[in-house]
Amino acid sequence: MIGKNYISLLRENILFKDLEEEKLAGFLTAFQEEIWPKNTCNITKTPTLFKFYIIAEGRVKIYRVDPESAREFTLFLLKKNDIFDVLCLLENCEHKVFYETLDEATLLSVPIKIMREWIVKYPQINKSLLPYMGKQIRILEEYTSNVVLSDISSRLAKLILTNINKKSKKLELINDLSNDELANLIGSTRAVVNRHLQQFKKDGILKISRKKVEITNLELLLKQAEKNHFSG
Amino acid sequence: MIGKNYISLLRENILFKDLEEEKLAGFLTAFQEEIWPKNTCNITKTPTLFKFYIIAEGRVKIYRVDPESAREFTLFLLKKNDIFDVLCLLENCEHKVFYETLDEATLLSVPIKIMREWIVKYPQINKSLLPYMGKQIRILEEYTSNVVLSDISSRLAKLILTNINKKSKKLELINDLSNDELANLIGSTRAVVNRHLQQFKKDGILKISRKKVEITNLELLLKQAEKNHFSG
DNA sequence: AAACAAATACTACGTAAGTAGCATTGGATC
DNA sequence: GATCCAATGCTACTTACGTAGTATTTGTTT
Repeated sequence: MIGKNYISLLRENILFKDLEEEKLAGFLTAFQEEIWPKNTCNITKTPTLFKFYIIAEGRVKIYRVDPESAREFTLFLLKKNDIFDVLCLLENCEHKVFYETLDEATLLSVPIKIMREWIVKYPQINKSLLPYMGKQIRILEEYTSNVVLSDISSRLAKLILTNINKKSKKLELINDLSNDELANLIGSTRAVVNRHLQQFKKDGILKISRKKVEITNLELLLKQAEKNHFSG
Repeated sequence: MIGKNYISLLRENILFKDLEEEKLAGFLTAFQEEIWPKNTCNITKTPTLFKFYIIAEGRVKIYRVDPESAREFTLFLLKKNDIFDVLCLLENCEHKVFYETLDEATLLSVPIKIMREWIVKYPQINKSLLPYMGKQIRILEEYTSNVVLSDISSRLAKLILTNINKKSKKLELINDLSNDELANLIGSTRAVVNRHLQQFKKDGILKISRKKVEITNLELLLKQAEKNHFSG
């Protein structure tokens, strides 16, 4: 059982938002609060085969690693109210990915068995899963599309653009990541990302300081996102 | 209304398989049979915004095109009993992809509005959509993973390997595709794919004739799939 | 303030993959 | 069987990317 202050979290969660207030309180009794320190990896933690997680705070990356080259790339960058792992939830087989916290993260966990019972019992949850998965498919299609059709500088520009908060006009979610993590997000390597960041800086597109990116010329950034050596 | 011979098709369809026989017959009255000639593209056809399709025969590729470079790449290669477009079904917004038949194809179409009503009315359909989408997510994750972490020869080898029928040991689904279409499937170009196919031939891995690939040494092909210049 | 580690910056180099252009082949069509 | 077109095969060239190695910066710890 965990604190009632998490009800407002569930109320905004894509899976639970359509359920009545009393039900939500009931659900909370099954959840457990877990604090994962920064850089906690799922290899050393209870695997997602047995627990289903909701992120209450912090960021978690879902990533793959090529065992030979040790190169890593990030499939999803999860934030508050994101959930994992849906694939393990649906099928009892392993999902060949790793999880790692980028910050100290607060997670709500529930035994995956119970979560499965809920899906059967509450059609709303089942129904809500569809648009969630649809969104993931769209993200992955876009990701693949970019990796195949766009060069690194274009992908880097797009990555930055999609993480600009429309209201504040500031870079969010990825603004404090190292060059290494940025590279993982676009399927490249640290050195190459840095090379392009330096070029962006020279071009007056952005300012960089340690683990910090600030856009100074949005228009040029947009152009950079479209520019592509594959095209004429 | 279409022929009753399609009942057996629905009985094997991932979305309809759990429904009673009488219901299936009822469903069929809403379907329309459409014959799409080879290379029919959805741009010239009724868009997927209004109809939902089941493939009865033939292959359909879902692909994207980079408008500038005109480079194309295939996201999914659909075959008998595959369905499209699930994303349009879930959300009323456009799915930024194209469809094109690789053979003359027979499709069953139903107005997307009716399909949506069925989803609400029959929870089995709703429930069946989840594993279907889960599978798509897995495919896309693997796709992205390969494009980022593996070189072309490795991707080409993997593409061939995943399309070998386990029983007949023969190449299926993609065995009669042009180098161009093979390139689209791994995110590359005709000339490069051909270059690697020639090398595979030299290495005694396979025999090639026009629009035909035959594996002669499976073991070497497996090695080729693992070999990767990104790794040490 | 000194020491340290981590992140970033920069240079140099090798190479797979993309592109262009053309030759050759094979299967259809007339 | 002559013609035609699309698919394949091949050569030559360019380049963005990845890697390696090292220098420099920056922020934190002692």
